[in-house]
Amino acid sequence: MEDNVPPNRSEFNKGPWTAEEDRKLAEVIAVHGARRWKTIANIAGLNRCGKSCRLRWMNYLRPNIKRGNITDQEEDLILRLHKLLGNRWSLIAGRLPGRTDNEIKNYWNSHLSKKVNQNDKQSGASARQGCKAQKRLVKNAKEQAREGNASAGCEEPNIDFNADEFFDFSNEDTRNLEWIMIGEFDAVRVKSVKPCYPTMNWACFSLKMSGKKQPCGDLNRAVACSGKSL
DNA sequence: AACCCCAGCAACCGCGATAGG
DNA sequence: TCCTATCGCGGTTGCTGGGGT
Repeated sequence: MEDNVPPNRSEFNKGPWTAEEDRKLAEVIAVHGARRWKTIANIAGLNRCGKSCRLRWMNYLRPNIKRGNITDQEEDLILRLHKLLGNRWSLIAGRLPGRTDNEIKNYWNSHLSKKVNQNDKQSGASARQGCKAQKRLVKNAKEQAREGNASAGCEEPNIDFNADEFFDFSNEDTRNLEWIMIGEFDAVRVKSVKPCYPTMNWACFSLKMSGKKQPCGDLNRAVACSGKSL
């Protein structure tokens, strides 16, 4: 239906979706699948742009969307992941089954950012605490490596989470990994091993050495192995 | 009752990445 | 290789409802 002349951008419906629009969209997606959003919008007879249809589906109509309050466990996970990944909402959402990136982003902006700021003020930490925590973690690991103690089980006393407890290396084929830079340390990358993996046991840290991606057990070890100076 | 303020959330916008012709 | 369409992400906007004055 791409040959239909689409309405001008300004002629598209905007604003909240009606139940009727939701129904039409869901029906077309059930038949044609959730792709080619522009086509879906046309087939459904929705005077909406494809982008709007996709957003509505992804954030509201998609099956297995979990509505309702974020649990304490989920909140804790969001805080930890945000500390590590920053505003990578889609990555964070990928670790919270049923939650959307938009929902997590909103939750962060309306709840957690304030909470974090309050904690920062109370502890005297700067707004760059998360970055500093990463730095401390790396620095500590390097010190341990220098001392010949670069094992994976070393605790970092200055940060509020234990990397070994939080990140458990799994035997993932590294060729399948998605490599993501963490902060300023280009030798350290993190991979979301399995989308929507239902537990916290989801990530592995790895490092890139001589162009070859090699898995390491955890962040401490990854950095210790990297030999990169800060 | 009327008004204002603010929190929460759905939706929009712009941009970069990717796919396909 | 280039160009266009499409997708996906993150930032931002604006609407709505609740609470306070």
